Amino acid sequence: MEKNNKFTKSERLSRKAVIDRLYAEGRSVAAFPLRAVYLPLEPEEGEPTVSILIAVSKKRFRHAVDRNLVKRRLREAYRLNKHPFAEALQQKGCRMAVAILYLDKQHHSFVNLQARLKKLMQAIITKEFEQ
RNA sequence: GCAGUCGGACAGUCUGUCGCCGUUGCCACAGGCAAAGGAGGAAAGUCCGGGCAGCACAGAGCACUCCACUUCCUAACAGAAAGCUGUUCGCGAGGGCAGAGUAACGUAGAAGAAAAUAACCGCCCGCAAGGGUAAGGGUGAGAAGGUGGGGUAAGAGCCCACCGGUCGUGCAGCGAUGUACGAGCCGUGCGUCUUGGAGGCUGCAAGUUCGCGUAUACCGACGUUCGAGGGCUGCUCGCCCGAGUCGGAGGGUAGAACGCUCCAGCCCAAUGGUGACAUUGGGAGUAGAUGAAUGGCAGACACCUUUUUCACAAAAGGCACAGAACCCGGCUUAUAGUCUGACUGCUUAU
Repeated sequence: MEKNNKFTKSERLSRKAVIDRLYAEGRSVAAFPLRAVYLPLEPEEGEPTVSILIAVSKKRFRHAVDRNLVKRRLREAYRLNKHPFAEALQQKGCRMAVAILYLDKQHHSFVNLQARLKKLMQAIITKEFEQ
């Protein structure tokens, strides 16, 4: 399977019902300044392996410009590093909805965010499948 | 040249790489490829005014809310333009603030003798009782128009001159007002009030269509050949369908499409106007996301600041405010810096 680094609309989480369930029933893992809330789902034909949601609180960044920058960096970091995570889930035959939350009140560099995100995704797999 | 006032324009540029969003074209089911395009002057605050949408609505009046110098612009405005009056800051160019009316009533107030037909002290007349007096005193935002002179027992618009205000007339102006002459002798703020003007309510999560889905359980109104309601239609007549329809309440969905971007819009020119702006002619026109795209990373250049240097230059740091959510016109607030027009003051040279 050839890798591509695309990140289309279908991979984003946008169904309200799923989001409500995710926040209500999901488990969480943290790697400061990030926190992930995730929820395993039943495999379904035509649906992507991972549905992702990136959120930055208005309390932490008052201006929309700052929130956009953080979201864009995180989205980019996920786009470039999603394959190991998706493949691991595929091997287990599992779908998952994940919300990535940003916890700090300050900006972090892209390089730093990328490293923390990798760690975060690894932690999800460890917690879910190796217990 | 330096300092300043009032405007106007712009608000980094380029390259590489990996991506996102809708549009169009091609391959042509899913999907892929290509092309051109993809945040602002404030996109912000949501403070005004419209368009648009739904609901409500015979007409008129009352109440309520908002606005208030004049003329003018506009779709409209609490906005803009050109002016007027007062006041205030600045040497000046200019800037700030205030501006309908006052007949009646209320109010001010722990000040002061007194807040409106004023006498506490003072001054004058008088033996006294008492009377005259608003020039002086202190209070207050405001004390019976101000200053000077005459006058008087002492005083006072009591009289006179000038000044401020008010009213009348003439002149100038569309007007607010200005000005000349004359008259007369003039208290302040706020509220109620008076006059004139404007105003239905809710907002694109409006609203329309499709899909999914439950239960029509319950209540009310009208009705089944004496026919509710619907269709054809701008309306009436007429024809057709016809056993349910409408409202409340409850339950269920919250997915998709439309609305959704081409316009009271923008740019240029001419004409009219002091101007806001209007008219005419010409031109260019793809952001439309929706748990929300318009970017991430790397590099180069430009710009600014500091340090070093005679200088060329080098190093380090910085590079604003800020992100569309139906669309316009304003207002307000934030903003590194660059360019530019008109004008003012100072200085130098001619």
